[in-house]
Amino acid sequence: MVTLAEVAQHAGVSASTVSYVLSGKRSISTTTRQRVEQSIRELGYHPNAGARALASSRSNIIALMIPLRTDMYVPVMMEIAIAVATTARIHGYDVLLLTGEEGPDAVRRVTGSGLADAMILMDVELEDERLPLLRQTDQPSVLIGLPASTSGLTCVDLDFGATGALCVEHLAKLGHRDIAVIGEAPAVYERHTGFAERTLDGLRSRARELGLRVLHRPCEGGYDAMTATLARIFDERPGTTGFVVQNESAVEPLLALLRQQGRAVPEDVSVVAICPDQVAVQASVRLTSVAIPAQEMGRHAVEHLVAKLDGRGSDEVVLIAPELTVRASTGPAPAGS
Amino acid sequence: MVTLAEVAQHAGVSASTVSYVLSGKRSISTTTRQRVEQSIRELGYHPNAGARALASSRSNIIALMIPLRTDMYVPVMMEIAIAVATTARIHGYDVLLLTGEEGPDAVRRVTGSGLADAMILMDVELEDERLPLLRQTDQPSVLIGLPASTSGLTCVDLDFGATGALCVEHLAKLGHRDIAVIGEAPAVYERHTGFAERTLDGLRSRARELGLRVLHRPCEGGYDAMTATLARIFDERPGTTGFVVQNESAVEPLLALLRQQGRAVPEDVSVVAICPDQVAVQASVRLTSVAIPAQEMGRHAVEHLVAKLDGRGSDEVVLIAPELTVRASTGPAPAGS
DNA sequence: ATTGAGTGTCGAAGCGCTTCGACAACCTAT
DNA sequence: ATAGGTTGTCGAAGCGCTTCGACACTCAAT
Repeated sequence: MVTLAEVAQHAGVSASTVSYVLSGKRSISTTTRQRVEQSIRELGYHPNAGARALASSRSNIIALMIPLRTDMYVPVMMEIAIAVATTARIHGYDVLLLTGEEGPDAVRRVTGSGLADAMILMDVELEDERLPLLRQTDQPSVLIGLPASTSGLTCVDLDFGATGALCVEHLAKLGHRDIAVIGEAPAVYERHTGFAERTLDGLRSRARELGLRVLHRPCEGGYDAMTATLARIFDERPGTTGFVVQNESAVEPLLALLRQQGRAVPEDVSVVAICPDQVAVQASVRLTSVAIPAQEMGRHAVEHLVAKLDGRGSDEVVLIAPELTVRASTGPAPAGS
Repeated sequence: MVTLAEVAQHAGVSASTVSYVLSGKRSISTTTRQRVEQSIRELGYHPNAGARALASSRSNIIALMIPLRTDMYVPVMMEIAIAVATTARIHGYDVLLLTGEEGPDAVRRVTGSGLADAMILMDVELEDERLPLLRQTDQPSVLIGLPASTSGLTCVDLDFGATGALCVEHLAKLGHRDIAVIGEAPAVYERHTGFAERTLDGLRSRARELGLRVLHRPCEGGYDAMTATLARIFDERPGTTGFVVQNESAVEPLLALLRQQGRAVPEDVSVVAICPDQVAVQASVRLTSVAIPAQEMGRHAVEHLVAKLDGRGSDEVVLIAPELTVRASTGPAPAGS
């Protein structure tokens, strides 16, 4: 293993000079710098991460806590994780992958050991037990998702309230009066992951303003669950012509069942999905949808963190404005409805 | 930040004693150990990761390189990543998430800087440019996937050759004579990710032995691509009654199109999928499938690595035997075929 | 010529831990 | 009683880096 000292010797300068060339924290003459850089290249030098962390009390690592569950939004999680990793590298950070399994202990361990300089938490629950720890540590952190109280925290999320409102507005504009919302699995609501509830709230209050009727049904993914859910919906509200779906694994079953029942999309019923674009365009009907901006969220989170680590930036809640893309699954409400 | 020295003082022992209590590398009397452990708890001590890494030249971190692409097998990747993280924690390691983006440089950086003690590489290509580096470093590594030459490397993968054979055997036993294979996107074959080709080889050679005819067609996911692919297949081989699908995002389109064409599954045609169980059970027809043992692969990889880091274990190729689960998508070939 | 402010470089201390050799203290076998 | 082996603890060195203060030098302004 090549050390800084060896580079220094090879370049005929002192160790501190090499260090300053590397960090740029003091000015170095062009000739010296070039000589040092040349030596670094020739010897294939890489600074030792541990030594650097010890001396500077900076690990240049960002911890990312992902949920252990794979019951929902897997591609979204993955996309966020990749965006985080990519953005972090741009800023000179690496990413440590933690699963939710350890819970609050992971937060203690990471902050206590100086393993990471900052953390990103995904899948935050409304009353998350990790939050008190984050508030009392001085290590910067960003949540992806919104807890009940955001005081003293930085959060990034899609504005799910506005998303719900946007979906219902689109349907209202097309003349639909009876809307069914097919939501996440009941477990997601019970767990009090905020986004599902916020979507619903935003959707309901806008629907009230517009005079629409809304029926909400949580739904496990898959065909069997969807069959039951759909039957209940049409049973209770036969006049339903608009659907909002917030559950990736319910999208395709819904389309298949509607087709099977002889209800054409978008002629008889319209469907708006809240899902990644990839899902929307690969579905059997190209779906009008509000995209979940996974990449943007990941990138935002890292950039906030880096700003905080550089002494810039402050606590704030960033809600990304939803964008609805009209595709082939929505159209005017049928005349007689 | 509490340091080891403070713990030592609090417990009335020397720093080295505390260190030995922590590592267990020398015997410590029960009374001393308990006193030290008590102090650790009271002070909320966590060893500093950087200092530890510097002194021991062990970071207790395993690097995981995941592909940047999200064009295939996302849930599988995620499941592997989570299994890796979970298993690693059990053995006292953390996981550093690297994206393929940096390519070979990431390998150099990580091994050079001592950031990680070992690496796991996913999505290995047949002639992967990272392999020479892995061979010449003395840092342990495990590949998930199989390159062209495995000499000097440790690999874990599903036995895709046997998987292909198993699928075709199952269909043969049910009396199917004309088999169509719907594969990954052409890009996957061009990239020379080995698994797709190995599946095909295993499938073809077993089909030859059994006297079956095989038609292979790569396929992008989605409905449009599937429509074209399926048309070509029935055009070329109208008597096709058995399908093997190795492409998650082609599964549902295939089922929908078959249904639409009035071909019943499994009465008229049988479908075997190579996909995660979750996809198989959530499809519109519960699919007979060979599961991709993501968890097992992740766990295996980490345990191999840990064994190597402990001086046990050696280079070897572990091929996990495929298991076919019969569900509702396969049945006897129709009489007249 | 003399001061003062920059500029570029160096030496040394120290970050918090591991680990090696040393050394008491004790026990057992002679 | 004494040598020899165990067992438990300590002190000190050192891992490879960052960073602070010091210092020599140059250059403009007086």
